[in-house]
Amino acid sequence: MEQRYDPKTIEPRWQQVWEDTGAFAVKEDPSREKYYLLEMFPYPSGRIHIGHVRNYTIGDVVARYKRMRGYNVLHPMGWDAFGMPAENAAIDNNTHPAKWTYENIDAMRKQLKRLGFSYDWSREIATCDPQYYRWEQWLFIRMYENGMVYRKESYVNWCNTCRTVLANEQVEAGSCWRCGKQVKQEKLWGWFFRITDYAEDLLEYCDRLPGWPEKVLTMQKNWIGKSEGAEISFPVSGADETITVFTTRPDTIFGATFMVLAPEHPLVQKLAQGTEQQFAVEEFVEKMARESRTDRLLENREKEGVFLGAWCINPVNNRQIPIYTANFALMEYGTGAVMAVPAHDQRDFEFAGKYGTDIIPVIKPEDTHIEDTAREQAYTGDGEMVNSGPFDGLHNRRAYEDIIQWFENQGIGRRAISYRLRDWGISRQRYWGAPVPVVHCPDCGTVPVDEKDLPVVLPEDIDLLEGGGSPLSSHEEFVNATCPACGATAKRETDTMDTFVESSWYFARYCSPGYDKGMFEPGAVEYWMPVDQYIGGVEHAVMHLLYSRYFTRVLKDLGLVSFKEPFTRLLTQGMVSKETQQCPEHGFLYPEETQYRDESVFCRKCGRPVQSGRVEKMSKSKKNIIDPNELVEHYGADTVRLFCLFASPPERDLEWSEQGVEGGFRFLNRIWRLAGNWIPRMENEPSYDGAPADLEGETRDLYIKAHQTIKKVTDDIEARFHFNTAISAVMELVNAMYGLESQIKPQAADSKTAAVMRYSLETAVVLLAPMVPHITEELWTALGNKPGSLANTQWPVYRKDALTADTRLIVVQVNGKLRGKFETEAGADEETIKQQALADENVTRFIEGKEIKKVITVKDKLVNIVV
RNA sequence: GCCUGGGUGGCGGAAUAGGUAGACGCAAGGGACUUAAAAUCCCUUGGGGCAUAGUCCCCGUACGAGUUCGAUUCUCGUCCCAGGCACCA
Repeated sequence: MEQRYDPKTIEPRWQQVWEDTGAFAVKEDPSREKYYLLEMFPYPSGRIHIGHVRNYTIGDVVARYKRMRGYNVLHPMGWDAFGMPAENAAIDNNTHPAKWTYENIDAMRKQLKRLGFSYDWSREIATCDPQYYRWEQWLFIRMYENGMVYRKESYVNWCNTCRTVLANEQVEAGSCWRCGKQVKQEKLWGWFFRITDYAEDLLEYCDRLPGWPEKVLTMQKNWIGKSEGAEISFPVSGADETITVFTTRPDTIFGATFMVLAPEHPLVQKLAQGTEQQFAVEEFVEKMARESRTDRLLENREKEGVFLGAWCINPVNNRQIPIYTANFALMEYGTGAVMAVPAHDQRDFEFAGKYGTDIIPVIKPEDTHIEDTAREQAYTGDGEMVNSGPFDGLHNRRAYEDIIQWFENQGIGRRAISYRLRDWGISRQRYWGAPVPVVHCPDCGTVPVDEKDLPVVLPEDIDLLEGGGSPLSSHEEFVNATCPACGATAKRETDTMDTFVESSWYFARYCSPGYDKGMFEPGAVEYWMPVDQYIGGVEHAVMHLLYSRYFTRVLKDLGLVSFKEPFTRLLTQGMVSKETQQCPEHGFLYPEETQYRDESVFCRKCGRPVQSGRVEKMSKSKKNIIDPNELVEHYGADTVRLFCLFASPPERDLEWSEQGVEGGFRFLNRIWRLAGNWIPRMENEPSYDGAPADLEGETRDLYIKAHQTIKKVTDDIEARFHFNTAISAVMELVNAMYGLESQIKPQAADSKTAAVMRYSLETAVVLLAPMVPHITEELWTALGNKPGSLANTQWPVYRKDALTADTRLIVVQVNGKLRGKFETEAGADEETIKQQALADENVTRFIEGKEIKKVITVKDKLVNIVV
């Protein structure tokens, strides 16, 4: 064993051993219990950042821990390789997205290997590989055949200058991020997955995922957004049209005094036609179309609308009510039409105030006068029905049911359930994605590609368009096809799929990554799936995780798998964030693009002062990323891993700071030196494994400490993945070993002491093995074990009889304030400790001359005297 | 705006079932060793108070109320921060 701890020589050596022996490659083995541990795979942006390191270190600790517990652990890694950044980078650097992507993958794989993660690299996948997306296309066809996919028109952000669709992220203050021109809402045909068919099931199972964080399930439930109510038809006055609304408050229908349609509602322009409002309506609809979806939905918008010049009839009282279109009505939700009840809905109330429509209260709170209802604001609570014809006098909850019944009898409405969840639009007008495997035939319409012609491969010779528009449509060879049904000349679909599609089933592909007869080999997928523990950023709490749950249901319903939930347990790791730096001229800046001068920061390119922005999650687009390379170079992988784990518990957000990395390195050095000091003395000394009763003094205390540490570390990992406290426990054990060393030098140690020391040192090494695998493997070998065997060594077990000391510290409070403490025998009865507490000198000062009202005692813990 | 979290020393954090607030580490200060530096080791370290310097007292877990013998922990309200909001992944 070297004198000095030198990660630069140790780490590559063990990484080589793991690689050469295929230490983490696994195969299905029905005789062993499996454990599938998965971290969310990265987008190959080029460099891993510290957020990845945190995520993958957490996962690696669990994988290594489970391996030591005897499980057959599947721990794969791959690349979520399609997406916009590759296209943007390709345009900027005049290269090809594929080239850019695969180079990034190579660079990042190298970085991951340097960190010593225990992946089964033989299972690596990249979603841009035709052998991967081939099966995605195959599944698309199966879904198409089963009516799970359809085409429809929907609104998108459109930049007319760049002739392309823009992601919300690419719209900056209503303008295109590249050319700066105003963005418009355009209707576009696209493909949709019927995820709404699964809304109820996805919602129901939110209560059957005990291994998921409550907050994620709550977010998913809210995203699905089930609401129960009724659909009601309102006939339009003087026209052969009806407007159907969805409402959760059918009990307030007598108070409906106007109608609001979403600007995109098909009846808006139709009804305004020929009225004096026609021009105003057209102008308003046009204005709404100019607003990007983000702006319209997200900001605290003033309610705005315009009268259509048309009326409809409230079917319950035949009252004529005006029809408006307004910005707060959304075509995507419900039916795109809202019956407005200003007396009992705050949004409607504000709109009514602004446009002067009637406000009629129909529910009266108890003990109030009807005139006082809905004066200042809408009344949304319960009460007695008024102004509601036959329902007057009933409680509104009761009337709710009666009114729906009445609608159904009259044929004007019915009970209905509405979800906020919308169908999943998967069409992207981009190049770098999996092509939708469909052909448009002038005679047969849309026809799926024949299975034997899969994959529909992305052509490599393309001209990317500035702005990221779809270059496939101008690639003649790709577009021109023959109809699989009739053989006529046809056009190939040029949309590619949302990259969320790839990430919705990759976890199953890892089970048999090279399988070429289907999406996955049935035996393998049934052995490994579902994922036992999934780990990833909390930012994926809704979309990715919900899409994956949906996809797994589709796979099950198509008979491809037997389970419908993909992830048994989920750990959502908090984000690593950092302050952004922004130049007024050049936008976001990397640290190396800035310059320090006179205690301020300036842009290197233009010299303007840089504004420090908000603290945000690390992302390449914000340029606030930390590259772990330098840290690994300086301290080694083990220190970086240790620090990421020690800095905070995994679920917590972490604002990046390097303060403390040094401490991790120092700690590893401390163990290294301790081992160096003692190993010569322990050479022929077996590890102590007897009862603590046969030991005494400091040796006994240390032995107990070692067992306590095993319990603490095991509990911290098992129950809540709190590696930070696990590490501090091992630090305390190491401190205790140093404490003993200061009393007894290695050369002078008797046999029992050396044996206990060996036990403690081995314990510390084994407990740290999942977290810092290189140094521990080295020390394990130095301690006389078979080289490379630590990764598969049994996790230690603690002795129950070595867990507790026999004295307890009792805390004494007077009126809940700490006034004293004393040691007493464990299990001392309450009366004894009470007497002892009352005798305490400091305590007597506080109770002297006062009446003792009550004494609360908690066994082995505390006495509280109330005076 | 809506949904979901979070807020504890100079910093990261600990307190796992309502019972000693600040474990462990970083930073800082002081000391030892050294010709010197690095490394290492030891001590101090939330704020304030004191004729008694203590096993001392007061305040303190974003802010304001409440429940309780006792609240960082439970309840209500307020402020601030972060994530998501459907074409970033």
